[in-house]
Amino acid sequence: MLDPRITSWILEFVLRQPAEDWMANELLFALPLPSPLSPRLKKILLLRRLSSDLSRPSLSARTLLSLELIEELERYAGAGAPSNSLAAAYAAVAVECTTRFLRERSDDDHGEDFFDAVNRIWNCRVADLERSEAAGLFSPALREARREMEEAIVNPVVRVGLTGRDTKKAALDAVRVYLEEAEKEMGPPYLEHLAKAVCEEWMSSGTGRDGSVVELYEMLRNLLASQGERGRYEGLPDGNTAKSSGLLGFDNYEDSVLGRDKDAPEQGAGKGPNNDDDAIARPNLMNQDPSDLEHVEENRERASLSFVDKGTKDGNPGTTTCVGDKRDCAGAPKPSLMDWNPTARTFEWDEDSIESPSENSPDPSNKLHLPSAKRREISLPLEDNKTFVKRRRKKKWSSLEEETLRKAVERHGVGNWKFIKSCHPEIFKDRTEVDLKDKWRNMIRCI
DNA sequence: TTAGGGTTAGGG
DNA sequence: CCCTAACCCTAA
Repeated sequence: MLDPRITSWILEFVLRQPAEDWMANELLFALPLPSPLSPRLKKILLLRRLSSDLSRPSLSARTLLSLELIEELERYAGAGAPSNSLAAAYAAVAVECTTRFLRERSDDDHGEDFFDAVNRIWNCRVADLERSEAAGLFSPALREARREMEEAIVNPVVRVGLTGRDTKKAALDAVRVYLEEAEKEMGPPYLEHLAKAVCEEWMSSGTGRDGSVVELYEMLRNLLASQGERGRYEGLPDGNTAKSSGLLGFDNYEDSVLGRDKDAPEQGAGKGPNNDDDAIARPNLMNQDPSDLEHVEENRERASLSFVDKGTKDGNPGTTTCVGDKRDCAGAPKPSLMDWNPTARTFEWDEDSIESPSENSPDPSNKLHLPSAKRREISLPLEDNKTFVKRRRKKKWSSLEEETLRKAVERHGVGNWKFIKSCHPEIFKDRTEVDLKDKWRNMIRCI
């Protein structure tokens, strides 16, 4: 079995190629990944989602969420304010996610979808953003856009102006610019570094080479042994001891971008600190033996593994979009890579220590679940299934969640649980609509 | 998708 | 052991 670290190099390499989504998806399934997933790989997955959105091209709440998550990853890595291009992409996508409802109006829609979107995205989501630690994304452009959206609500002329503007192209361009920048900042995939080093070694060592695989393998081993840093890459079979001489400038390769993994600081109020180490998990349990499951069970560090029967879901990523965004998925033939569902219930391990009682939450938005009819059909008999279906671990509601729910009910009324959830996708990322409903029931019982 | 009844885990 | 918040199931 390949070492997970090697597979993550491979995965990095593939994800950063223009390979088809389905292929990347298959690999994601097939390869054993390290747990926890490195922040670098998480970012790569998110970037891949963005480029997948670009290529379809389909900008949606999913795109918005990806950008938010990237900002969060970088923040935890200790990066300063988000880059201009990231903030610009966020603003442009937010605008597009709203104005598309003006363009795509159906006959029986008198603008409700647009008003909903403004409310959902600008009054709820962006407003949350401004107050949260992610406020770095709240650029002047975003502020200006919000002002414009609010004006569009009351002023038909502004709406017409918006309709005429090609916000889709603007958003696509902005995302593209960000992607290029991020790609550059990230440097070439690790495997490329490795290949280059091998080539150089090859050139320099001249004589006695026969070009065999064995020889190549030897060279790799030697390279890693001499250059591997602090054991991070010891994953190569039988390989290196970790004497660091800065493997190809890789010393800080991971750290530089996404440094932190497990030790993301717990924060106080505001957005949860997201123990998202393992948040990107693959539901690759479907065709595993129970014995394999035990193996997973052992590995409780893995925050959660979601086995989602995609067919029963609405196909929306994380249910973070809503109402009008239905079309995001309805039309999409195969969202493929990285649809995730934060509150997937079917099969989930909660993670290690969610001890910190209140504002703490894993980041299930990172949880990957991949649609795969093939795998879905392998369903176990009910009796066996019972063994696997596990109740979610109880998680106490944080005061932020409670407060947000209270205000949202005030604003939107009782019973609009799905809508409320979609207004605050980050805050309620660990909750289902039913959870919101149940919580409200509890809250009013106390009064 | 929501409402409402049922179940369970975990704190006192 | 009891209580109840959190979670699950399912009809409509």
